[in-house]
Amino acid sequence: MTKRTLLEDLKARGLIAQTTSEEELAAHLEAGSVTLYCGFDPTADSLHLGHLVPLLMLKRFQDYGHRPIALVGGATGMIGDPSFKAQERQLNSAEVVQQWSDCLKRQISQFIEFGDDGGAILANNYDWTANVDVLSFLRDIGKHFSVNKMIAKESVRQRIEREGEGISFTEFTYQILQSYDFQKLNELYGCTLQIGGSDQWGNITGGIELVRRMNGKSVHGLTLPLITKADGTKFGKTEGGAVWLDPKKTSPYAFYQFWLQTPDADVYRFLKFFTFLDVDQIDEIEAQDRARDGRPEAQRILAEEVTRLVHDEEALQGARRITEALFSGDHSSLDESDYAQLQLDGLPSSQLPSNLNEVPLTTLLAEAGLAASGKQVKDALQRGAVLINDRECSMEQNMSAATLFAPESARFGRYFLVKLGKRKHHLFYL
RNA sequence: GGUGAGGUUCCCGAGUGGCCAAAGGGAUCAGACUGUAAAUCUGACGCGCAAGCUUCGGUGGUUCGAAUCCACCCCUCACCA
Repeated sequence: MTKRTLLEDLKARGLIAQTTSEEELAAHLEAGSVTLYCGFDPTADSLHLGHLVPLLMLKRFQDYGHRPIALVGGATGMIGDPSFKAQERQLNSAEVVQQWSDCLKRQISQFIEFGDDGGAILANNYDWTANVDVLSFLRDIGKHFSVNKMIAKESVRQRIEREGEGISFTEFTYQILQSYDFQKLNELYGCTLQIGGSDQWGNITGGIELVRRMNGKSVHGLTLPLITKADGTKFGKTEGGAVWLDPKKTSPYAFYQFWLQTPDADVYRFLKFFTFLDVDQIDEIEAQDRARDGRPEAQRILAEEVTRLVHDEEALQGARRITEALFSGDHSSLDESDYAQLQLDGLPSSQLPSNLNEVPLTTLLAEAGLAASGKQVKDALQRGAVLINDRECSMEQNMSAATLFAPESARFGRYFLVKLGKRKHHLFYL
């Protein structure tokens, strides 16, 4: 069969929320290599799963011969995007934003091929925004914006209309800055397309209009759908908060586990959103899962694909090794070097303190991160949900940590695998 | 600057002198059932193994006793200037 065009593929994946005139955009993309951009504001020291779809989107374009620009919002990050945010945001200091910008830069470079000739471009809007003086800003840029239109945008209207909330001039100005980015990138690199989350539509159209007014060019916009879960809860969150792309913040093992736990109702959609597997291939996986009883394969495939994409093959294998060891139900097959490997692969682990007879089990396990508080450990203990080297513990043993973790019952003289609940594991060593 | 409405435990939101560690919902965690899924049911949900300790924007005060009353302050919002 003939290969789909980029837009056809994106559509088949459900990756398009809105576009400016679809025919014009299609024609534009067919006519040759297009330079496009997507912005990422530094709101933390790492990107998280919410950024993954746009990031992969840049790569999808690159795979089809287009040239992506990843824009780090060193300037816009200082202001804060009000779009569909219920509340005014806390401003971060310049140093922090700068530092975070650098973090994002490093991360983004891992995803897209950057290079001198025709390769992707990494830009920072701080470069052209920081030195614009107020008067120039107001006269040269501000003059092109109608406050009437700015207020009418859905993304800020809610804030303005909502009882008990408001919007500062600072945040209100955000859309002008983002529009200016598009104008600047059009001027500097001939960028003719901006992509972003569906919440960015207002900011993108603002930019399109500014480019037309200032540069006399007709440019395009495309937004991606908000990733939702079938049960209505927020995508990309776990007990510990956001799932980060930085392996130091979310280990590849935790990352792999996150995807493995994807509900059936979401998994095929997610395969389309988060992997580069062909749409037909994904439909095939779904058909096979349906035909078979029991557990679907899709989660495993999804977890493997995304972990490999965000981390690498080695990290994926590590995550798989841990998963295999912990969830196969049989720890006795692990040899001594396997335990050391589990630690290296990123299984949470910690050294047992020397004053074990003074420390309640609740405190010990809570501090290891197996639960948020001692109370929760208590609850788990009372329900028989705590296993130390496969042996169940009770609340009565709470003060007998020294006995439970006695050297003679350690595996290979030093390891204790502690399990709390069905899927939380921690390796203690002497 | 004026007037009005507010600031409650992760979020929403009740609570207007003792019965309040504070209703209800959401989120989260654990158990049962399963497939490390969903749905459902059960339990937990400020901290502490416990005795107990610390909360209701802040600081003082009234009271035997305050999230609740008073004073001042800080912050948010709306309308007006």
